[in-house]
Amino acid sequence: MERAIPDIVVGRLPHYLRALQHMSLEGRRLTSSQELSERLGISAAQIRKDLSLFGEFGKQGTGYQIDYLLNQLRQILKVNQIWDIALVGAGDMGSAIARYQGFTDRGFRVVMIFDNDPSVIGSQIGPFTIQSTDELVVAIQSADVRIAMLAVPAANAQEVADMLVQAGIKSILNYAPISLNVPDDVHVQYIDPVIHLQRMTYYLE
Amino acid sequence: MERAIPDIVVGRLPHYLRALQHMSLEGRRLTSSQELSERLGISAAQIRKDLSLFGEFGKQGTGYQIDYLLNQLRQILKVNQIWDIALVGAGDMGSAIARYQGFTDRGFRVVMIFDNDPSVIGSQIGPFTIQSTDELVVAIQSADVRIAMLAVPAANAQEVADMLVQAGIKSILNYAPISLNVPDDVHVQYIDPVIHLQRMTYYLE
DNA sequence: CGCTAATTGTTAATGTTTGCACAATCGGGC
DNA sequence: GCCCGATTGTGCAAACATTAACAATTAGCG
Repeated sequence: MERAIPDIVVGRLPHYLRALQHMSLEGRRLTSSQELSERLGISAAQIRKDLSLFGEFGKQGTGYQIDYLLNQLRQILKVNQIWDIALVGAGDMGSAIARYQGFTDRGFRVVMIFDNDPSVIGSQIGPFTIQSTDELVVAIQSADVRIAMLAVPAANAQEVADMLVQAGIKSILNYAPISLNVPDDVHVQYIDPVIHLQRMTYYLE
Repeated sequence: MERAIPDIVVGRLPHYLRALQHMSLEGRRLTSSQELSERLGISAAQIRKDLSLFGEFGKQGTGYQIDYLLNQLRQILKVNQIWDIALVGAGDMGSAIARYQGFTDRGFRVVMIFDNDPSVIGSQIGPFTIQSTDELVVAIQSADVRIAMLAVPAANAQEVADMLVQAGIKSILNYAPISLNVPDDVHVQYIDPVIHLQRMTYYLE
């Protein structure tokens, strides 16, 4: 627990959490590193080693109690709470994200939506009124939101990212197909379907 | 070129390609491993080494010719052609994907859309008529499509994946928050925004 | 109660990836 | 034509990540 946890390990924890959450919903009580291994395609030794960096959560001969491990992981990843998210961009992708039902039971909820297109500002997506990006910095600051999702065209992404940083955002999930430039204390994750597709075409004939 | 290329290297190539494509659009002619490094947050030595696995594309003292390297990478990743994609799921996310304009100039296009909801089957998204999943296997087989995007609820994802495999699909981009079980010769890539978000909350206070 | 099969946490060995550093080479300027 | 600053490709060393293997422990069963 003292030594820093490698990024690559942190990146696997959400996968463990997701698998455990499914098992818990299926009404299961116990699992093992081997079962997780089969479900996730990650070796059992690796799963045990990853978890052991944070504590001893299992029992020899028995395995892991699903609900217990689930809670431990939620605590480690700090999703034993609901994080508020600001969404920027209310186009096709932004709207789909805003309507997505899968956030709440995994620790997140969208609480504000921004766009710069006057023809959509003021309209509703579910319970939210789309606000102007002019209000973005102040709105995010006063609501003390720390996480944002960016679903604007590539051409505007850096500019919006700059505003988000100014507003105090510390984590950005970027759907625009462009690398963002942000200070060291701001984390960025990228979602670009084409990157994944191109990675797979390499292996096609 | 003889030895197998590590997966991790293949995974970086699309990022190089994307950056180069931007530079080319900006009208630039030349770049260097150092410039790419700054734009991508990947060390210059690593970029040079990755590229050197496929050939010698640069010139000492000068750097890389953007358009030349671009074409080389397109060939390596096999996106010097347009790949047809089958999209399964015409809900919020599926519709947003179907309307996304960013595929074509990066090597892909959606050519068919399926859903199992009778109330949407037959309706149009852009130029496409949504087909029943009953027709999926035959339609994909006869059109010889090799890549699919999966945007259905988690509960149906495995079942649809099985159909896709049966239809001869070799690459699946899965938007459902669940690990898929497929034969070894089928590649799967995952897009789950919550995984990325949870990875970032670890670093928040 | 003692045996068996299962399974963890951990150590040591192995394998992979990254970074450093530099010779080689290029183009431009004088 | 020669020098200088820039920049590549690469060999080697260091850092990092994964796997294998096993002692320790557990639950269940007869």
